[in-house]
Amino acid sequence: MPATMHWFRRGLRLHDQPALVKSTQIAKETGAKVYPVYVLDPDCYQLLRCSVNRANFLLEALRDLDSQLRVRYSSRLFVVAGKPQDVLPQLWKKWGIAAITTDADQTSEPYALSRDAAVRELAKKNSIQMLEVVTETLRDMASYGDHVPETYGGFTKLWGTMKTPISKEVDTPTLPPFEDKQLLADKTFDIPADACGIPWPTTVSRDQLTPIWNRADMEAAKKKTSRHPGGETEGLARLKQHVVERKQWVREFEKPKTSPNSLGFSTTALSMYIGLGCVSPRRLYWEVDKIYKTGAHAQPPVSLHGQLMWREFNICMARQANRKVPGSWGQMAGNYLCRPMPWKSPTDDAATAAQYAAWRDGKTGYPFVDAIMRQLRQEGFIHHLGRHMVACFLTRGDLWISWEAGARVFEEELLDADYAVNNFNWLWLSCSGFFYQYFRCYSPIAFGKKTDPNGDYIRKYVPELKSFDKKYIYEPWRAPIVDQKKWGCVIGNDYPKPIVAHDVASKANMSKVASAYAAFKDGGGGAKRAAEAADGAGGKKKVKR
DNA sequence: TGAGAGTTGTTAGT
DNA sequence: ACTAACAACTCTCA
Repeated sequence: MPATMHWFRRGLRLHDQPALVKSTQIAKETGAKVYPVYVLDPDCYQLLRCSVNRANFLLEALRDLDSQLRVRYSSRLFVVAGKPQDVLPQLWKKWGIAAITTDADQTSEPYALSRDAAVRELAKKNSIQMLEVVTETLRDMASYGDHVPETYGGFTKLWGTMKTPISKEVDTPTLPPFEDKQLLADKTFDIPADACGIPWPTTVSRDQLTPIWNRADMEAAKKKTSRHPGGETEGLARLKQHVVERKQWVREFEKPKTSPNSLGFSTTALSMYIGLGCVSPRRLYWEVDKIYKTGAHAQPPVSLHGQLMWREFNICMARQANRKVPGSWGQMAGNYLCRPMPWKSPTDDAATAAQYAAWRDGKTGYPFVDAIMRQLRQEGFIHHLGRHMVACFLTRGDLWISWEAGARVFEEELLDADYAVNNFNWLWLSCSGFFYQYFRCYSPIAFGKKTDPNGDYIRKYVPELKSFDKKYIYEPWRAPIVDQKKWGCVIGNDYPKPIVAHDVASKANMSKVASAYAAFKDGGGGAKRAAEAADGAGGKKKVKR
């Protein structure tokens, strides 16, 4: 009897799963089985660069899915390790699969594109019906058209003209019970007990990766409970608690007014659940929409709907860049949406490598920057404005190190790491693309004080400084040495001195951005515009300067 | 061609 | 709490 397979990828949930509904319908018509499958592919975006925290988040999401399938439907999740191109055809043959359904991956991320093309081809070759359904974005990317405006304003305008409404979510399917006791108990398809059970990536050498499979890290990670446990159950609980039950807060939500150094959650903290698909973006959109209907509410870009629109916009931009030059989105070279800038790379010299390491490990000597980076390392999630602070500091603000290097660290550490969104924000913060007001520079001393004058956030994540008077908490090197001794932390000994003088570096870096922009106008990138204008517009600007 | 807008800067004044 | 100066970006649209 022909069975169906639902291949879980990003949509790690049972609600709003039209592809799973389809699998269930086909199976019910023929009285066949539905095989829910997850392929642990170490080269995929979710695992290639991946901290222990992020690996654990994924495994928790899988466990939640598996246990829901078992409890609600007497079914299970079949987890296999390897490349989908290799392992799926074997399972199709073994289980007599007639149709495979999955959530469409529209990220435009090069590995996903080639993987899906290969699986599609194999399905065709094996005469297996393959159905990919768009579920991880509010709209099918194709519906935005061939050319999406490259500003948020333009995107908002496009959004307003779109005739097709955002679709409603589908009901959760009732899977037929999986009547094969042997397969239900088969341990070869179990979820690995910990991240060490995930195979090594093959496309990037080990020394380029954070060793998530490091036993010591792994053991340490097992001992602590995560502040952000993975899975649909937790995601939906959080949606209820942070959104559905906070109607006034939802209506009034304006992103810039939230706080990067709140010890609780200043935002919805749902990004990691949306990112892995533990919560459907459509579910979030319509829950917010319901609340908006109850009264006056904020508008995009700052509103909650505006945040979801930013995500759609970012994914559109990633696709657009990769359509011109495949794979260019996550880098400077060849990315038409990225200004070329003469960044330093951590591999340039020992001094830059040391600065980069200090930034990554939260040892810059700027307590606010360090607190954010340490929270990132510990919890895998930091507030959006915290990301602004540290991204600006690494790139155009202080260290003049390539945004690409920063983006790779965020990819490893962030539970919500997303190909389109992460790279977009690094382009933005480094003034490489979309945002160009380089004279607006975050101060590692002043910025945090606005929302946390007492420095409680710093005291939590940089405990060396917990006894410092609030007068010095953002710039502890200014405290008299007697006080430093009294407070149990001598700067330069127990906590680093600043690795860079912000006031000097930020001024110098502004000039560097200005030069890079001027060079862009004159040469390389300016040629694009010059060709379009077919006159000396670039030259004219240069004279003005 | 030039005015106006751009999710989320800082500092020094009132 | 608000405002202007900082020294001045790019993109859109009329």
